[in-house]
Amino acid sequence: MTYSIKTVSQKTGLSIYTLRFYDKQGLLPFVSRDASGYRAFTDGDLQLLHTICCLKDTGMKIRDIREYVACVMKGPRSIPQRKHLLQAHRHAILAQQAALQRNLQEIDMKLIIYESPVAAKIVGQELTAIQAEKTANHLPNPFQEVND
Amino acid sequence: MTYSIKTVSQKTGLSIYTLRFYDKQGLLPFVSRDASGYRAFTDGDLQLLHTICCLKDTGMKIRDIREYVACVMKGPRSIPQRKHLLQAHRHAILAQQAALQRNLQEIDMKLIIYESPVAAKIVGQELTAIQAEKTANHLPNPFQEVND
DNA sequence: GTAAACCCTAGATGACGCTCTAGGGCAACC
DNA sequence: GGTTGCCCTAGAGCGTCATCTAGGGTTTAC
Repeated sequence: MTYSIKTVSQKTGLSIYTLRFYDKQGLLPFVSRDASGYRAFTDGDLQLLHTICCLKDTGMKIRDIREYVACVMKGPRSIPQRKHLLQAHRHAILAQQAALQRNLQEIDMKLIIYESPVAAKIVGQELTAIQAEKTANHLPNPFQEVND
Repeated sequence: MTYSIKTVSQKTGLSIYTLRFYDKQGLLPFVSRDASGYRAFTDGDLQLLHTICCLKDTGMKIRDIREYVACVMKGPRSIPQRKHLLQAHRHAILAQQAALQRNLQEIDMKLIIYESPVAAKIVGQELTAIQAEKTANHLPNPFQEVND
């Protein structure tokens, strides 16, 4: 059983364009062609493609995914290198998660203010303060006049 | 006290180019100019810039950050809209986190295999299986010959 | 045998977020 | 007043990823 590029597109959510682009970028060297030169994806190919999507969706660059895929093509003797690549990427993901968490907390703080009954008062005071800073430094006030 | 673009660059880690680019994109309408036309950042401006970085670093598009900043410029009466924008973005971040976590788990599974003492055996079997799929479908074998 | 619905490649185009260049002004110091 | 080191704008260029176009082959069904 093999799958056409259209079927794979539907199964993965990647567009046909993207699949062909990945192939052109050297991400799919394991996909064979049939007698007409059409790509024929096997189930094993789909699993590998899934791994590629995992890496891509966690921010790995195509260049680095290509390197990982090249390792896979080389067979078991590339395991140390694969391990090294994935461990480095794992650390990158952990850093991403930590940064996301920090930024989320700051955004949540903003939301808490906006949801507070005195939000308008707090925001108004901040606005006044930043405008005061400008005038204290003889700078033009870039804020529109607000009367509320 | 105000800060030059160079100082702000050093304080934030954003390049001078990026700061000017953000200004050009309408992200810094609150930054005043001094008598010479130079940008003069106040402490309040830096706080706002920090919020902008939070949004950018969590994947918000410049277009959407511009919209949020425009709200800030409008004062307290834009609070409902700001709340709406941030809540939508909050959900986007939560989705990102969930996806990241799922993908990390898959990568960790790969790493567990690679760190196992029978890694070579497992990987070799996977390779054999995917090659068998190809030949079963009369497809060329895209894998290099490996003898180890 | 022809129409419809696939598939292919090469290369252009686009979106996005910067980054850099060219040309020029301002401020301070020797 | 010249040099140094900032600052400015407009617009070109770039890296990355993805999408689309043009031109053409294949397969299936009528």
